[in-house]
Amino acid sequence: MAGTTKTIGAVERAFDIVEALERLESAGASAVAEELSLSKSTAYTHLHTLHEQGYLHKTDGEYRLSGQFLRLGTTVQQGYPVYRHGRAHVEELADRTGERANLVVEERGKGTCVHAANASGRTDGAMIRGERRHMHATATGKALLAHLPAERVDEIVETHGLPSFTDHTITSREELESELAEIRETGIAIDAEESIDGLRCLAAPILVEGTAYGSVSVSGPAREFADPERDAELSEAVRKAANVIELDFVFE
Amino acid sequence: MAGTTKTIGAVERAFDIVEALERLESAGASAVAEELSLSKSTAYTHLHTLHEQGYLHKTDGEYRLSGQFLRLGTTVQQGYPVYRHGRAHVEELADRTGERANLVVEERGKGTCVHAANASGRTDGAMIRGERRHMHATATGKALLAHLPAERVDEIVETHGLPSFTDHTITSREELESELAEIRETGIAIDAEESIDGLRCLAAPILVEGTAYGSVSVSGPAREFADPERDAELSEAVRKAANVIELDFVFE
DNA sequence: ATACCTTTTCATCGATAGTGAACGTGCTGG
DNA sequence: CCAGCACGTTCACTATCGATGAAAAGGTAT
Repeated sequence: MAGTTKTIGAVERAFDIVEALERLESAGASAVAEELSLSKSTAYTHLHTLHEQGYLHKTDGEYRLSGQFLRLGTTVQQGYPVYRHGRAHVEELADRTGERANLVVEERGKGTCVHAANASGRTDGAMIRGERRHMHATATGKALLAHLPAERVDEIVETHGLPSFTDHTITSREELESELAEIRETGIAIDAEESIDGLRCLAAPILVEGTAYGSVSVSGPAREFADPERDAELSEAVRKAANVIELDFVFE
Repeated sequence: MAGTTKTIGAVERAFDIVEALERLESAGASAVAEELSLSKSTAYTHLHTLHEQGYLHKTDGEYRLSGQFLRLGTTVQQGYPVYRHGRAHVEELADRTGERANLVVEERGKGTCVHAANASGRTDGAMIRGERRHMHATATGKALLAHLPAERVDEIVETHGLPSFTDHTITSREELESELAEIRETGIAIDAEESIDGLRCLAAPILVEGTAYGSVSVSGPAREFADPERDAELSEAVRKAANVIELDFVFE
């Protein structure tokens, strides 16, 4: 099980460099070598290779990730069925509520943000496209977990554990189970400052024939959601959006 | 100039596989090996490596590009100054005109789409995020070429040539020069079905202190733009959008 | 002109990426 | 129900090729 098979070092290094460039924004061979403790010539050959392949471009002698990654990302995004069916509805949700709205799928045991729409322009703490977060600590993640097969949930918890991010993060298996049961009843998953202090999030699963294809959410400052009426209003909006997306799936 | 330096084969192969997966949507080791004429075990080891790195995920025994590419793409997008300053204005342009609006930068001698907004939902022929097109055959490309240093234009034409895509594509250097001069005068670049039959596009450069940071455009079916009044109206809207973005740059 | 950066090139050597054959498994069709 | 097929996966082997340090080539500021 523990994937002992050989991996290709050069490829790992190449992606390490890509990630280093993501962090550094732009850098030359020396800076990359420094950042990753590689020999200057190794860094150079890798950068040269990636450049020739079109994945980097050079400005003022420094390398940057090129639009090829944007193209790949766009293709990936459009490959998610939930994106094709949900995109417009998520944007509408954001407009209607005036809050940040997200569309999330499960991938490799984590919640991956497939689309994000913000009416307010605020982005503090909210997920950005492609970002992965632990499922047990997010509303969207819990909405998905609540409708995944039990064995898959086991697997996910085993792989990623239940790390704590704030004082409110769920850290025990029992607590998680009872919360998932509640989510199945109410149809709404709540992240009450469990992943980030001050951030509240409400999510609903997108269920088609019993399978969870993703989840939708709105999120914003916990203070603003404090009012129970506002909370109920937003819950309803989220549930409704999920429902509309489900219908979109059916009338493919 | 001709980059004779050694490149790393394993890395090239890895990206070939990524691109193959982009085309195939999802595939197993055998399918990838077939597609790229690799030995099954080589394809397997590469897929395994990319999977371990988190760049692929497995569903029903088939590999797919993962959200990591979406994350990288998002980072790249947000790294373009023109995106940060122009995003909102491009969306407004699309809303106001009811047409598709694009934001483009020059990268490696081609026009790379940094953001695309469509009010209509139509996407036929329009650029998608990250897509690269020849500059001489697109309105956005020509708007940029018109304000690039002459030597850079030479370089670009030398590297990529002036390939023809429709009956209206510019294919001679002189024709291009005179058109660029006209663009500098009018402030508007026109793609009259030069890259794709039936597609018309109007673009304006985003100039800050004489440097072209990118270009904005609207595009749609050539028929709809036929009316000279509509054309003038759209030209004005595009020019105005470019101007607003330029101002956004200045008041950073 | 000098010193100190950088990027780029080169020859060398040991690790490793690619290979084909073999194993295990799940499916399909006879 | 079994045979056969195709797939993913593993393995041992070896030529290849990626990593390396040193040094050349280019650039900039002192």
